[in-house]
Amino acid sequence: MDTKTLCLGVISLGAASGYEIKKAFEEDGLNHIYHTSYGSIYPALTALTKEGLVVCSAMAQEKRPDKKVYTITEAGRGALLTALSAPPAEDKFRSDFLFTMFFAHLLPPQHVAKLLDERIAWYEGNLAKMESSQGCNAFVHGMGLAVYRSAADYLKSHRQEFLDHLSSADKLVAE
Amino acid sequence: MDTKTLCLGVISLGAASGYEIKKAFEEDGLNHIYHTSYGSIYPALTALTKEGLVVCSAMAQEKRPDKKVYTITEAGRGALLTALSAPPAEDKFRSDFLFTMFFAHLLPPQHVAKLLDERIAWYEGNLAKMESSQGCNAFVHGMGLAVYRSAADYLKSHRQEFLDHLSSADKLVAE
DNA sequence: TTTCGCATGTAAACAGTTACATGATTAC
DNA sequence: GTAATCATGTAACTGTTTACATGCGAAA
Repeated sequence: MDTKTLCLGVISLGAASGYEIKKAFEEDGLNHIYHTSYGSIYPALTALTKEGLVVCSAMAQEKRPDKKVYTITEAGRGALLTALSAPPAEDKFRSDFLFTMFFAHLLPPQHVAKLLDERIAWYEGNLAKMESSQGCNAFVHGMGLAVYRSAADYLKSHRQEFLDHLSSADKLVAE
Repeated sequence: MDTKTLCLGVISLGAASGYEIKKAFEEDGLNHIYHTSYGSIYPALTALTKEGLVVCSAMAQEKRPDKKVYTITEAGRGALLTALSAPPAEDKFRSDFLFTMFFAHLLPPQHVAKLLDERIAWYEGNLAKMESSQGCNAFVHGMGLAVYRSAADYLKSHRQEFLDHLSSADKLVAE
């Protein structure tokens, strides 16, 4: 899915500006699905407008840059449906944290402990946020919650065991 | 983490060729952490060699292209340690599947059902593979298992509810 | 006989992030 | 006064994927 399709999807839920699309990717339950930046959103909106998939109406604002609100067209709805009907590409996941844990035996155990604690705190912070705001798609929102919860639970319940294991391996090397 | 660091990590576990590094990212419990392709691995190995972080020994093979086996140097171990000590970047996740589910209300329910079933089958296939082969890091491997299991369980237990919800919403629109 | 696995590598195309550029308002 | 929010956009840089190029051996 390219940024154009992502923007088209958000706009299909209601007219929005580039700024609001970015916010949707940070807040509206889309944050654990995809990431984007202004550098890809604004050019995508320009391209969508040229292709006639959205129309742009500039809203003049006092003492602010004009807010450009994009509305989906019929052609846009068709293009979105086509994009959504294609077989979805494989999920792409990349985690520096997990990669680092894979090589935890090379690091000082107290550094690993810090990374684990930070990660647990991150999950718990995110879970709290997600639990308070039900996203606009309960199924997807629920899946995000379920996965994050299991990740947090796993880390909490295996943290000590893992650290113990690292220390004992360390000792063996020292001997 | 750039591809150079990823390769350095794999080589630190034992001398390997570019081909074997790719396999490690597909099989050895690294597959749910990072993805790479030959197009990024081979140039990374060339760069690592130039920087003196690995050394390359060509193994002549009969009726095959020479196999180039890379071994990590002391400088390489130092560089890996430095890279692993840096604060890990945020996880990056992108899922066409979840994005499509977010807009499932636009699709025919039987198409959504097919996508859900395919996804459940994908998780179960992966889980079976992962359960049979314990990766070389039990902690990371266990985390992958836990997360995949919770995703599969969520999909299985909410599949029908979600489809029912889509159909009933459809009916309301039709009326 | 066709596909899969082994085995390396380059170049072009594509995509995405970051930094830059600008600037007022509001809440702390 | 300082940070955050609102608001848009470009350009350079970085990184990744895909296609191309080559080719044998073994298994299905």
